[in-house]
Amino acid sequence: MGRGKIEIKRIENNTNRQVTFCKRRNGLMKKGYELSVLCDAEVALVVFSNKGRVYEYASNDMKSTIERYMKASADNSNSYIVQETNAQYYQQESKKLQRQIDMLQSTNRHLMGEGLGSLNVKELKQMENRLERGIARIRSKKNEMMLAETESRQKRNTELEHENAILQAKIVENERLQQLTMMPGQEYNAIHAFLSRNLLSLDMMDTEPVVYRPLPEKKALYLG
Amino acid sequence: MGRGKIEIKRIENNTNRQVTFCKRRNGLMKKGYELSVLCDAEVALVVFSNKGRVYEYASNDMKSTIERYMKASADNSNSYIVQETNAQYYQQESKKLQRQIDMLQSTNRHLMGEGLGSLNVKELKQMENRLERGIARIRSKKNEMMLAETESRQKRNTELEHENAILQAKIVENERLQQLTMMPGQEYNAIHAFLSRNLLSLDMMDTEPVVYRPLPEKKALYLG
DNA sequence: CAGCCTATCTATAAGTG
DNA sequence: TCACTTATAGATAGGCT
Repeated sequence: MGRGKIEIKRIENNTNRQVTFCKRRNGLMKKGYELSVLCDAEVALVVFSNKGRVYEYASNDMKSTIERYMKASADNSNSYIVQETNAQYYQQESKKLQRQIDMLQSTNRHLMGEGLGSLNVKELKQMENRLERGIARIRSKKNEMMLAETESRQKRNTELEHENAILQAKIVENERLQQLTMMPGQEYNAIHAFLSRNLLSLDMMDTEPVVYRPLPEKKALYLG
Repeated sequence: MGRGKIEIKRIENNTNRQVTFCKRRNGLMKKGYELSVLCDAEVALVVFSNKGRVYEYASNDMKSTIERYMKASADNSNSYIVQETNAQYYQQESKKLQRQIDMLQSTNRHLMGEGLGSLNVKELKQMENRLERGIARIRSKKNEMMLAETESRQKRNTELEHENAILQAKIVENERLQQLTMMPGQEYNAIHAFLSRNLLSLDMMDTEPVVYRPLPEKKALYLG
């Protein structure tokens, strides 16, 4: 249909392609319109130019035709239906969860002794019993934990005392050895002074419970 | 384009319409295809026959073209986008609510003295305090309600006792009147028997606290 | 580039088997 | 209902302004 026959393949000449696009697009739309009128059909037609512009024709309403198409071509996996279903599902789910939250909050408030207006005596007794059981369990757990902590502390104390005794014994032994070994001048004096400082530190520690401090204790004894 | 020119309006002849629909539909699709190839365009085309059958052509993929169209014609109010957004919104909402539920359930279980493993002594003490406050409030509410109930029962008792006394007095009065009035044969005997039954009932009621039963008390007294 | 022209090509209405 | 034919209306390629 034109001065010459053309092959159906991409028109390389940019201008020609543009012109042909415009002409044929209009032709297509006209044909769509004629089909819809002549044959009482619902026609929808979408064209994107290669530059991304949209052109459309719809005999009825594009959105509703697309929805009808989506529902008709129910090849499940259909993202439209899926999303519609999803939305509904999550909406219901949200409502359900919200109700659950309301109930839990109500229970919580009741357990905290608030919002009791709606309860009768029997329910109040029930709550009281539950709370008593709860408080008993909590107290038991608390006591258990406190006892465990005390015991562990006790054990640590014993360990530290033992360690302390050993260290003190070592120091006394060292001192004894140093005094027995005769050393000349400066070197002797230095070591003597060092040991004196250590003794002084140990004396201080007898009046001050340094051993209860966190680790490392060796540092606390000025030996490392 | 045919043997004769036709007006663009619905073809009334059923067969003709059917044939024309078939021919023109194919023509439309061919034109769509040619446009997409010649001009490097993305074409999608949906036709519903008046009997509801779907025919479609898409140069690329119908679903993706429709999505592209939906997103391009972002005249908001667009149900597709809205539903997509909705689904996402409610999904997030559900997650949030679920987290809230988990927290509340955890708190609840703690309040009931369960699942205490994760709590330290300080938190346990806190829980204990909260529960003590809760239990105090519940007990106070319970006592208040029980007191109110007792009082209302007391009041009702007084009323019933009063009513009882009045009714008894009435009976005594009736009996006195009946004995004073001389009545012949059968009739007298019938009434006498009736009154005796009443007296018996009343005697029984003196040992049994019928007055504390629920209403109606008149029936209980065999008077109505 | 947007219209317009027109020779030519296509689509198709109507008819036939 | 389909397949094929054919005359003709309609679409449009290429050229011109």
